[in-house]
This record gives sequence, C-alpha cells and structure tokens, in this order.
Amino acid sequence: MTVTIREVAQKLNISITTVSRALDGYDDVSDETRRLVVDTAQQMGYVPNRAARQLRRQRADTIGYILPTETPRFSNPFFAEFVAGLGDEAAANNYDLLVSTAPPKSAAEQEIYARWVHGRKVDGMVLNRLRQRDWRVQYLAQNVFPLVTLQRSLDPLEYPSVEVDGRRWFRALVEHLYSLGRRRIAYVGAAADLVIQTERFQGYQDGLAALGLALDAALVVEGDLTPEGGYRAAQALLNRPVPPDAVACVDDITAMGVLHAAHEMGCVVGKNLAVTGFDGVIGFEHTHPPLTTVNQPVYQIARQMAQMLLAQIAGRPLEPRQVQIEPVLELNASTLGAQK
Amino acid sequence: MTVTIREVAQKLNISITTVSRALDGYDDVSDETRRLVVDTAQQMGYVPNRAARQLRRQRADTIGYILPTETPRFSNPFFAEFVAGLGDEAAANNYDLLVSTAPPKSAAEQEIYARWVHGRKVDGMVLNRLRQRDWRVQYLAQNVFPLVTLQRSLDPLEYPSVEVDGRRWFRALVEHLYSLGRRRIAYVGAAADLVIQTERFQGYQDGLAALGLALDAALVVEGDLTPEGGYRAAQALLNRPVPPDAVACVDDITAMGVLHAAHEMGCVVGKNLAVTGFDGVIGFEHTHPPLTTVNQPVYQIARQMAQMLLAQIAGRPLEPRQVQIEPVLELNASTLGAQK
DNA sequence: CTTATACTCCAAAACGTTTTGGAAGTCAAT
DNA sequence: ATTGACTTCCAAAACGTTTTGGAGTATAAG
Repeated sequence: MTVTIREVAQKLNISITTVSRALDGYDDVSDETRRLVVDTAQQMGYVPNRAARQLRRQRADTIGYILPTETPRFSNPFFAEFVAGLGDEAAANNYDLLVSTAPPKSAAEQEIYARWVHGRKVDGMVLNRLRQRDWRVQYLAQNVFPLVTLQRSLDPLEYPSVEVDGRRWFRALVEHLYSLGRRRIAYVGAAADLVIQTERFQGYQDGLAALGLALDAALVVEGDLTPEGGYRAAQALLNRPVPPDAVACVDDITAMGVLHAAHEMGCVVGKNLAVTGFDGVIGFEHTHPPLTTVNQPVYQIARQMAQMLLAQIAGRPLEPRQVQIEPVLELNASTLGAQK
Repeated sequence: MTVTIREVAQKLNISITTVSRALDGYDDVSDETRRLVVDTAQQMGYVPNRAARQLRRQRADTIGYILPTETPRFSNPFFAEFVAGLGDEAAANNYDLLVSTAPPKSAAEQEIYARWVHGRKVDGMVLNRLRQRDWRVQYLAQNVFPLVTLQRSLDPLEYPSVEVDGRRWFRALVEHLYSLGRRRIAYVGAAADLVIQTERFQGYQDGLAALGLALDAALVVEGDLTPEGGYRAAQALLNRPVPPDAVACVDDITAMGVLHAAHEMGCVVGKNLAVTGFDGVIGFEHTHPPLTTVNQPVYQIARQMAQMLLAQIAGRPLEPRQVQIEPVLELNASTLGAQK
C-alpha cells in the first residue's frame, strides 16, 4: 500500500542506503543523485515509516503531555491554548505531540508514564499543575528523562522550568484592591498541595501584611478551579455576617462563578464588591463586568516550554534553565467599576 | 537502560517467543510458564517497545486529531473537553492520542496528514469543524483510511459520524425567542463554508419561516467563533436604526462577546435584549446573565467518536454508522429575564 | 608509476518486537 | 510398537529504517 524506501531504491537502481542518505542530507551523495532521489521520492509519495525510524534511531520525535482531568467532564480554555502552543512548537520542529488524560496522582496516570517513558513512546514530558511534592518530577528525574515544568515543585531536583511569579503578581492584585479602598479582601483558592495555590495564597498574605491588614480565616475559602467551586465559595462568603468587599480568586474560571453568585445575590460588581481573577484565559474581557486579572501569555509559555524541552532532548545546552515570564496586570471594571 | 524482551527471556532461560506469547495471552503456553513470565516481566519493569511492536504489527495503536487553530492564540474550552474525551476513550482501549495543530485548509495541515497517514503514525483520524466540501474527508476516504467526523460534509462518501441536529435545535432556540415575544431576531454566524454555520443558519431560517417572520439581511452578521467577533457583530447590530430585540449566536463563545457589547451599550440582557448561544461550553451558566443555549455533551460525543473509530480500526462491524446525539435546551436568564 | 585524497556509493548489521511453521515430548488409542 | 492428538515450546524470518565500515573510481600529488 504505502511506498517504502526499498521501492524508491529499486526504481532508481540504487541502494536503499543511498536513498536514505540522500534524503537525510548527508554529503556523501552527489548532487545529481540527490536531486533524482528527492524528486522520485516526492513523486512516488514516499514518507518514511515512523516506527521503523524510531526503532532504529531510538527516539520517537514526540513529546508527551497529560491533561489533568480532575473531573470526568473536563473543560478549561487554559488547556486548549496550552496544548495549541505545545503542538505548534512541536510541529515547527518536526516533532509530534502525544496527549493523554488522567486524574492527577491516579494509577492511570502512573501507568501512562510507565508506558510512555519506558516504552520510549515519547522523548520528553511537559508538566504543569505541579504539586508541592510531585511524584512525576521525581519519577522522571530518577529515570533521567527530559522534562520541563510550568512552575516548580519543592523537590530539590535540577530540571528546567518556565515560571510566572504568582506570589508577586497576586500581591499586586491585592494592593490594587487596597488602593481602591477595599479592606475586607477575601480569597478563593484551590487544593492546598497545588503549587499555584500556595504561591498565590502566599502573595495574598504578603499583600495583606504589607498593607497592615489582618488575615481573617473567615475570608479564605477553598474552591476547585471550576466555576461551580467559585460559585459556592462566593455564596458562602457573601452570607457571612460581615461579608467581604472584595474577592480575589485563584484563577479566572473560579472568578466566573464568583461573578455569577455575586450578581445573583444582588451585588453590583465593581461597586459594592470587587472581584479579581488570575490567568488571562479566553474571554476574561468579556465577562460582566470585564474581569481584572493577571494575564499570562499561555500560548507563548507553552511554546517556550516545548522549545526548552526539545533543546534538552537534542542535547543542546540550555542557557537559562529557568525562564521567567512576565504577565500583565489587566485592570477592568470588575474592580474599577463603571467609570470608563 | 530500558529492559527488553530478550533480557526477560534470558533471565528465565526461555525463548523470546514464549515470553511474547505468554504476555499476549496465547494459549500455547502453560499456566505455570505464563505466571512466571508475567511476574518476572512485571518485576523487571518490562514494557514493550512501541516502535518495534508497531513496526511488526503494522499499526500504531494511536489515533490522531488536529486542533483547528485559526488564530495563533487559540483557546476554546470546547476543544479542551473534546480532547479530554478522545484521550479518555483512547486510553481505556490502550490507544494513544496524537495531537497537532494547524490552521484549517493550510499547507501545514496537509503535511501533517501526509506524515501521519502515509507514515502510518496513526491508525485513524478524528475530524470536526467540517467544511461543506472537506478535503480531509476526501483525502482519507481516497486512501481508505479510518476516520470519524462530528457532523457531515456534503461529500457523497460513506464514512461514520456523530451528529447533533444543529438545524432542528437552532430552530428550537428561535421558537423559544418568539414565544417570549421577540420579533426582530438577529443572527451572528461564522464562516459560510463551515457545516455548523450552514446547519444552524438553516435552522434560524426555518424558525423564521415557520413563525411567519421575514428574513432581514440587516440582522444577519458574520462572526468568527471568538468573543471578539461576537462583540463587534453586536456593536454593529445594536447600532442599526432599528436594532434587534434578540440575538441568536452560532456558538457560546460568540455569545460571550455579544453579552459584553450589549452591557456596554446599556442593554439589559433578558429584558430589552435576549441572547442565545449554542454548544453548552464551560461556564455558560455563569455568564451574566446565565446564557440560554443548546447544551451538547461534548465529552460524551468525543468518547463516542473515539469508540466508533476504534471499532472501525479493529475491523469490528459498526452497527449504526451514524449516531445522533440529543443535546438539551438550557433556558436561562439571558432570554427569560430575571424572573427566577 | 605509485601513492594519497576525495568523492560516491553500498552490503550488511542492527533496532525490539510478533508471527510462522514446525519440533519435541506426553499420553491414549489402536 | 505404532499412530494420532495434544500440549508446550522455539528458531528464524519478517517489519522499514539508519548507521557502520568499507569498496570502488576518479583525480591529484609525489
């Protein structure tokens, strides 16, 4: 069915070695032969069999990524953009992207790692949604397997990563809220062992401390990075005897739910309640009111990560092994009110 | 580094044939040997090399999907959920999911198809965002390559698909709007050659016709399936001499932008303007006001598609080659108003 | 004329599986 | 004792590449 290197060679009456080398650009084949080979291969529709190549070369030309599907019905624009970035950068380097899904820390997740890493199905792994202690990082480091992460775990290991300073920027949000006169600033977070949670929560605390505000446990609620989580958290907060005058959310998705609950309970967001998000995920400018958030270039981040991973796989030296990405603070009506 | 079948065989002093057959569950190996082999393999951490297996078996145990990244910064929750569904179903059958990204109809897209299909990198392809005439469908059908699609192109070819009746359900939305007293119902669509556009637009026209409303070209605007597209479209519509009293959008993402523009221009959505979406993408219940839409079980759809594709690859007969999925109409405040 | 130096080419050996086509042994029936 | 039917195993051949280690020709240098 499909045409092999052998058929190309046969047609030209030369060895498969020469065909292979001609196509791969070695310089021990004459220009004339090369042209001939390239043309014939093209015209016969020859495409190297990936399995054979991979078996021989001992690499897959593929990088892997596992979607952290906490819930069965998982859907989050952050990941669509993230995967698109990985895919584009991979494709630009003639690599493929292998994707699977598994709940974090599950047996299923471990099995995929075993299959992919030991079965050499991929040459490197991309990780995000890091945990403070992350078995994936430990596992890969132990197997000396290329990886790159978004944010860093606390594991004392050496590996490349891309980072956004969640602590600093979350603090900036808190300071922004303070500057608008907000004094009872609530926090809606996520699972405690997630790195983004600890960082951003730390930033929240930093902000309060710097501004001389006390940390009020009644104003800190755990969400789950879904709109529903944010919705429930906001309901709880707004029913407090003394409700908050601002809610800082761990991410934009959570903030969506908070906005919803706030409207439902009659708050005028931007006026008697300020709300902030984090991530800069699609459509944050189109919520009502438009959301104040920290906008990360997710697509760029993903490309950067893929690029670092590929460099590592190719054995190229990776100059800065930890890259800082600067997000931008987007101030919108959800905190500023209807003034513009 | 990694342990091969040969090492397992050596350790047990048996042939690699037997190890292979024991692990694959053939019945020409004694129970005792099988137990021994399985245990040792497990304990030595043996994982079959995928490339070798694929080369020998002439299949990849992998299905492919290409994200239709129209814009460089692409992010759409629909696709996160879709990919999660594909990934889960694939994983459940010991298959992997290969993902890439390419602008529809681009040279890059064609190249990926060539690589994957001819290089036998995948055993089948999943397609969505179909066009009325879709080169991908034609190409795959021509190469007798397994595929499954969401919605169908007009190409007169026989291939399995999953469908949601966009025409019927969009009409239902229009009828719903009419029942609430809306008479100037606008439509914000997408590129004309997209199947979802033609179907849903047809449903829009069906609805108007059935209700005795005339099609007013001034109320039909083309968007691009992004919030920005919806935002611009709504601005144009609301600035018309006689603005619409309802806007039916081709999808939820577009509707987000429409909501934004409406608020900005002082409309009270649900009261003097009704808005509807389509898809049931994350957070539609959490927009302000919550969006009336047609909610499709995207995750289920994706799993169903993957399942049909895998059956086809395995050569299992596919009973219904065209599966209808029933979405549900979600009536919310964006049309009903604040009554609840 | 011999020796060195490029320049082109190629046969054969891998890579790690699965599958084919038996071989060897055991047991029961003739 | 031979035959036939099972059961359990295995050697060797694939699968389609890339890479190794030369071999063969010219051309230039000694």
